[in-house]
Amino acid sequence: MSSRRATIADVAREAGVSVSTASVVFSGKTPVSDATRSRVLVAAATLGYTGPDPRAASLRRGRSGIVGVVFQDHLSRVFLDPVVTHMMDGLADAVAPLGAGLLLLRDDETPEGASSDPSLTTAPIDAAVLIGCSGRMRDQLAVLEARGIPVVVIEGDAGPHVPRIDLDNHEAQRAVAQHVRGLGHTDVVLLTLPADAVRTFGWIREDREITTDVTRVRLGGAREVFPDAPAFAAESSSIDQGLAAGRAILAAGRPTAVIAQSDLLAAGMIRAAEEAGLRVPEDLSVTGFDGVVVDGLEPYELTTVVQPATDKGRAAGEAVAARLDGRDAASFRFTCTFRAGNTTAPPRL
Amino acid sequence: MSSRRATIADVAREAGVSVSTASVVFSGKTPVSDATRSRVLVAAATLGYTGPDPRAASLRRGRSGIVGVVFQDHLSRVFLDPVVTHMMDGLADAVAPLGAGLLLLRDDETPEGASSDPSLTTAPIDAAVLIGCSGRMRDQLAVLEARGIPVVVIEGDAGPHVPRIDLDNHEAQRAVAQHVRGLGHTDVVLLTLPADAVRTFGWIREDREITTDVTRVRLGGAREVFPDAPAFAAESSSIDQGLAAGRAILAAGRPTAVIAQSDLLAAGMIRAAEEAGLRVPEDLSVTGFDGVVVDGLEPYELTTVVQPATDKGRAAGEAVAARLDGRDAASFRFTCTFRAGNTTAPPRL
DNA sequence: TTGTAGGCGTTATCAT
DNA sequence: ATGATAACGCCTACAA
Repeated sequence: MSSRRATIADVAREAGVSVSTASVVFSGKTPVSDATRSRVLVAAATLGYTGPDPRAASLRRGRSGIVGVVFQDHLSRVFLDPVVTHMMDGLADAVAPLGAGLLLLRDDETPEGASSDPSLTTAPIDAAVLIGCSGRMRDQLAVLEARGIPVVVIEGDAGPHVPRIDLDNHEAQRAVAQHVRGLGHTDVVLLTLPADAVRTFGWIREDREITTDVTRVRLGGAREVFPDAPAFAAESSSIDQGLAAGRAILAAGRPTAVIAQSDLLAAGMIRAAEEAGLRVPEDLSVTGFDGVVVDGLEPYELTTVVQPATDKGRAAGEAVAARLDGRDAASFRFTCTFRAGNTTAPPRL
Repeated sequence: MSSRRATIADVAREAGVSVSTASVVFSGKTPVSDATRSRVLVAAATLGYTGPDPRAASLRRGRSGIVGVVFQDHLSRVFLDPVVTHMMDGLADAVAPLGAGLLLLRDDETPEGASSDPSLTTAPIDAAVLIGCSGRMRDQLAVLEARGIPVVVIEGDAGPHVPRIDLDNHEAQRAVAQHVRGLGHTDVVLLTLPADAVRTFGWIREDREITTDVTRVRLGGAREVFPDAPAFAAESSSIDQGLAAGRAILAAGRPTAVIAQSDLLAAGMIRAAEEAGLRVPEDLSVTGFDGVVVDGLEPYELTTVVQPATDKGRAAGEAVAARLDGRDAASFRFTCTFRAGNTTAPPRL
């Protein structure tokens, strides 16, 4: 019972071998005779040595085995979105073979520039995945680049040289809109994700700039089909927000279809319609986006486009793996799949 | 443009000061004259030095600034539960002042014993928070203890010496049951969380052992008031599961009240009741557990007990902080608060 | 306030 | 198959 933890040197001494041999027993980098191996293992057991200290190993190797995941928002809000959840799962899968764990980093930079401690600048990460998009992302990229840390961006405004995982948001949303128009709808309202960092709830005026990439791009896709459709922005992607927005939309008029930018919003919209005595899809068609399982939406099955959320995460993980391998990772653009449900139908005459 | 990254020694040389001075400029541990400081900073800038290498720093300090969070389940499933989400938020808050980040660790140990790489045994963590409860948790505890890593357990079966964050599940559930009985109900069904690792969906037979702690304890609380109430186990805590279970329950009989072990299950139960033409609370009273915001449940407001999920996470974080500080952390037991909603009423005569 | 020196625990290289 | 040795980059007594 020494006060100090045993080190590999202690183990080597106890086993009567050299440190390098002991080290090799644990890393398996070089063949070792069975006899010596077991001697070392026994020595380790007696000394209560549980393996190399990861800190020392990572200094020596120049690798920590940790991948940072940087969010632009509070963790609680971020994980409420099933798309994010699935992405994380894919990401975790893809980095697992690397022997890497995921370090959650939220962007807490105080406005003053005095960053709080656990930040991008000091975390022992081998690579980083930036998720979402905000003004600060450029700064974050700069910091990471200066540190020489490989970065992959998921659906965000990366610079050149930075591999990004993207989605065909424009095309997918246009496809949905075309489906709706194909059914005969002309009186359509667009229900969008937050339009900017302020997250203003309400009708989007034409002079208002939409700074959130996803929102702007999906809106563009829908407007290609319905150039004049009014758009209403929610504060976040949730059923309750969809419900609130839905009430406001129905209070202002009676469109025959609502194209929502997320499944959760669409679910809320449906509920608002029911509340107003409208039947879906007979009186109102509603479409979603994402293709996530909306808990509690039964018996409806949303007409939506399915985005490969898990695959997006996995692709990001693979891109990270590639960059850590010295290869350079290509950007990748995923494609959504249209899925017809029972929430759209021709408008009533 | 040297091929090697600049180190603090390079910066010191460039600035014409000693390494220790340069080091101090970055750590701020000791006062430095303004003149020297700026010389060092300038030197760092010219050399593209962005601060001490975290790996080296952590070896030297014996700290990595990382707290591991160990889940018993797939990440995607885990984060679907709002309670977990909030806990994570509290946890993140509480460890932030430590300058620590959160490393996601899922328990991936292959059954064969050949653990996959990114594991508890090799992660450079200063402390760990174990969440939930499973058989493997004991092993995990053993590993971490052997490594000398402080552990805090949230709602799980920890050994002695391990601080745990707990909830008064028994008392809280009993309080709910008493409320229900106070309204006059006698024909009650209990709708529970999964009863064991197999997650069997269906009526819980009396000879079946309930291995999941939370489920067993809450059930015990309810049974103290309704000793003979039948119990039906869901596969997971979700609205859809509540709906499915609710259908099964109503197909088997017409209780006047259902006591659910989570708000999500309760929400599904309500939906099942509506579907069956029952009004809540007139024809059927329903109670929940957790006090989370159930997206899309409007206009209902669940009668439930509110658990301080965020506080639980925060407490765990503070316990971690304490143990890293050398103090020892006390276990803590949180109390739920009863909250009357509009989903319970006296039974109809 | 600034400098000197030693070591944190490992692993990679090279020789044996 | 095994061993000696030199980094990895930093921090912190301690001394000046």
